[in-house]
Amino acid sequence: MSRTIKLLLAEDQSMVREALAALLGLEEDMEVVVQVARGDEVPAAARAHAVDVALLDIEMPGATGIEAAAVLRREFPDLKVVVLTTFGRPGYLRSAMEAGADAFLVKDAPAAQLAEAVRKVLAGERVIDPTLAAAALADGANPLTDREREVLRAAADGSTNAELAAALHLSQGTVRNYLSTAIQKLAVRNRAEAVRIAREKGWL
Amino acid sequence: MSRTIKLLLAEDQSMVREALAALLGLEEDMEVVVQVARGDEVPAAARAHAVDVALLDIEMPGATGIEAAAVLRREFPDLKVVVLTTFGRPGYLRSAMEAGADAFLVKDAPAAQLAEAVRKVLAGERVIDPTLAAAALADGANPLTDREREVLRAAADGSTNAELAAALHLSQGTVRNYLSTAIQKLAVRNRAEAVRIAREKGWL
DNA sequence: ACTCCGGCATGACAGATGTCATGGCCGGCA
DNA sequence: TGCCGGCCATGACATCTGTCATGCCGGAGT
Repeated sequence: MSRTIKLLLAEDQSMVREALAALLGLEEDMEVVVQVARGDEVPAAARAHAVDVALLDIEMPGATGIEAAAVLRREFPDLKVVVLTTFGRPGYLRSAMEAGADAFLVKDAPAAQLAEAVRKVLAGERVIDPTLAAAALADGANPLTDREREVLRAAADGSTNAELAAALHLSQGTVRNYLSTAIQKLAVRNRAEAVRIAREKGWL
Repeated sequence: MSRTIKLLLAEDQSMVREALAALLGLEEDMEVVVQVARGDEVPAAARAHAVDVALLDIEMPGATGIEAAAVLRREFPDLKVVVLTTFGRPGYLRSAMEAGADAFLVKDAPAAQLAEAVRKVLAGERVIDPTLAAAALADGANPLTDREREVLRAAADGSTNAELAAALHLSQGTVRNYLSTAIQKLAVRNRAEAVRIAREKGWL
């Protein structure tokens, strides 16, 4: 036994993706058998290639790595999923775990942890940054309702209330109410801060 | 002749940095002889190790890769500088060129372009993405004055006029005037949009 | 000497934003 | 059945934000 570990690698930045593949290629017992640059290409890639572990970046076009993880979890219950991200946001960790990820790594962790995490998840372990886990627990769950998140996300680019109302088919007053409640829940004083905090927490 | 090309690699995310080093290590004639994770550690690293080419990420703690490039250019006129970035912002390209960079690469370009760029700059060529160059020319120079940039940057986190005034030792009216002129120069309708556009262009 | 531009400021005004009270509708839950 | 929470809306109010006119100062360029 102990044949080569076959990996799927999903990451939108070519240079980073291929560099990670080169890094993993240095491991004697690992091989990246398929690479994709979009989240929505992950399921098809998993169907086309028998892989043991999927390494998924979060920020990708098409679908996030977390969404892709949820799909893989349903369709391939035995496939291990490692979520990899630039931003150590507590809310991301929480979402990734809820989507069924086996490991959660931030890109500023030492490179050695990547191969290590692959081996651990195959051994049935879960790998998460303890600091981030603590932060996720401390923050609690996302306090925003679907609508509040939707409005806040739409407001993030600097749209005015009138534009938001038109885009979301709501009245201006309703838009303002949602933003007002979001602002209060996040304990800030205006929409710009609300957007910033929600982003930092990974709640947006 | 044609001895090994010695490289300095500056990038704050360990995993990405070491992966890039692995990628470059696959090239027969190249070797990453020193890695740093902060912009302000670049000059010392260049002094301590005789390198032929410096690969600098832009977004780093301590100092940006562009600032580091300017320092290297002054102190080591023969050292070639390749600026590497996640964000293909026209303003970044302009600043990098003004700082004396020899090449400007975005991380979503194919990985092969990295080694290729290293060889080209050593041959005396300049390497820049033509699309990005066109965008930089089309955008023109940063239209914001120092003060406008400063106020806009400070306003980016959602601070109110009163807070900005206090932080920058200005009157509230002056803060509003600067923001107003910035908003007009960027042809947008509020500070949030101004921040977004300035960021996108690399003017912030 | 004159003009332009950037930095700094004030006051006045219109419009955008945030809060609050209030109420209707619906679905889930005790 | 009754209560609660999320969703949607209105109107009134206070405050914040963006614009404009205007003015002063100092440096750079003609």
